[in-house]
Amino acid sequence: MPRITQEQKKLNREKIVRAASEGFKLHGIDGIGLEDLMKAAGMTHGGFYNHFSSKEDLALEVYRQGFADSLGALAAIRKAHPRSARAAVNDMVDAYVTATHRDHPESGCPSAALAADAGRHGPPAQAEYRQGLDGYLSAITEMVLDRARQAGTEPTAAEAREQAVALFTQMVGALVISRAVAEADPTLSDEVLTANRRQLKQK
Amino acid sequence: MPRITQEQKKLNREKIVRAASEGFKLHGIDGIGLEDLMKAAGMTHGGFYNHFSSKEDLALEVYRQGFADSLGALAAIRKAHPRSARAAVNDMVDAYVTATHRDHPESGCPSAALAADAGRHGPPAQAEYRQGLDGYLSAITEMVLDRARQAGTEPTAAEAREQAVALFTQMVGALVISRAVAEADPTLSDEVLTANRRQLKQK
DNA sequence: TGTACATCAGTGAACGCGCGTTCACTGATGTAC
DNA sequence: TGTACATCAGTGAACGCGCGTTCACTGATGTAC
Repeated sequence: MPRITQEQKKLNREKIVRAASEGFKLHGIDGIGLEDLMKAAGMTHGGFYNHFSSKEDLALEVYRQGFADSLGALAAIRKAHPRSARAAVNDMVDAYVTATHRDHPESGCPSAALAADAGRHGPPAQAEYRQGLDGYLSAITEMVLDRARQAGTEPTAAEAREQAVALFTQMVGALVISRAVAEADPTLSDEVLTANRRQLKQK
Repeated sequence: MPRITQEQKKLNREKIVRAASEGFKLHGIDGIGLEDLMKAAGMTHGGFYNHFSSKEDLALEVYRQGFADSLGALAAIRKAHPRSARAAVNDMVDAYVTATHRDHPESGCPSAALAADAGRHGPPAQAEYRQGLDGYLSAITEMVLDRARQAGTEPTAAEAREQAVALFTQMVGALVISRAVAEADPTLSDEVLTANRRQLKQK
């Protein structure tokens, strides 16, 4: 049956990246094999190396593209609240620190799902992760800055950035810990989400 | 040469658990093999099954014992500040959210190093993790309660618990994210620690 | 535009390595008398 | 207390499976003329 159109090849590559993004976030990079990923992408595993030079190479691509969706969602939230950055921040928290997000790592934030893997997979993966993280932190810093200004105070850039970093850190931590006990103790898992949501919004 | 004393066997088992605790926290449960662990414990890998029925079984034991050290350290900090729970909380933050802790997962908090693994390793691992987490949260809740009382306010138990959960969550998140970029961007990694340390202590 | 040929994406089998697990063996320990 | 025997912790080789990677093959696509 093959060979295939160049355009079709590009689509196939995207399918592989999407399947890998979901699979890696669900099971960890070391937790799912190429055969399963390729099956999820609708192909047999032999063709993998027509698209990537190694599994590691695929992981880098996943980190590279991973934050795009999240950044888009953030932009949408900001656009939905053009007058109130406070409302936007609260919306972000409510969307992020949530049982739905906890229960669906495959479609969720790469930070929450792949941060631990990044730390262990060496500088190349970390460098890609860092890139996405930086964009995310910049966007949140702007929101925090706007929020302060709209509340009548004028913080320094450093102050806003510090708050943004802490805010994001706490959101990620909430998701990681709530996932760590989600099946064994749903009550505790929900408590972690609720506590963080409430604390994050009362600032 | 074997057989060995019953007491020696117990010591050997402890050596395996210690090596596994360090190895798992450094490389993840799936990131290090039994052969390397047994070598680190000073034995050959064949004898492993005299102590544990499977690698999974060993992982559960690591989760079971993992929080003991951390809880001990917490207790020591509290004892060092019998009059000021605020000072104790700040000491805890300063000890936890630190480059040293970031750079040495093997001797650090199991939450920061193994939370992601717990989420993926199913209910048994989660149940053990939950146990340790609960103890940790209880201890921090008491500290937060004391701090509020010594400041002249009397929060409800629920309020103190909520603050404690958020506090711990943020500390774990700070470590996870700072580790995720530690090698690729030390400056950003340090910034994450500093921002969270400062934000956590100004409450 | 049509034809001939080279290219190459996907297939599915195979390779090789690592890892969790098993096993026969050894000889010191523990125990029964 | 001493002796004879059973137990069993550690050794190191072997097994079997999974997984990342390679490879020969196919036939439709892309291209040269």
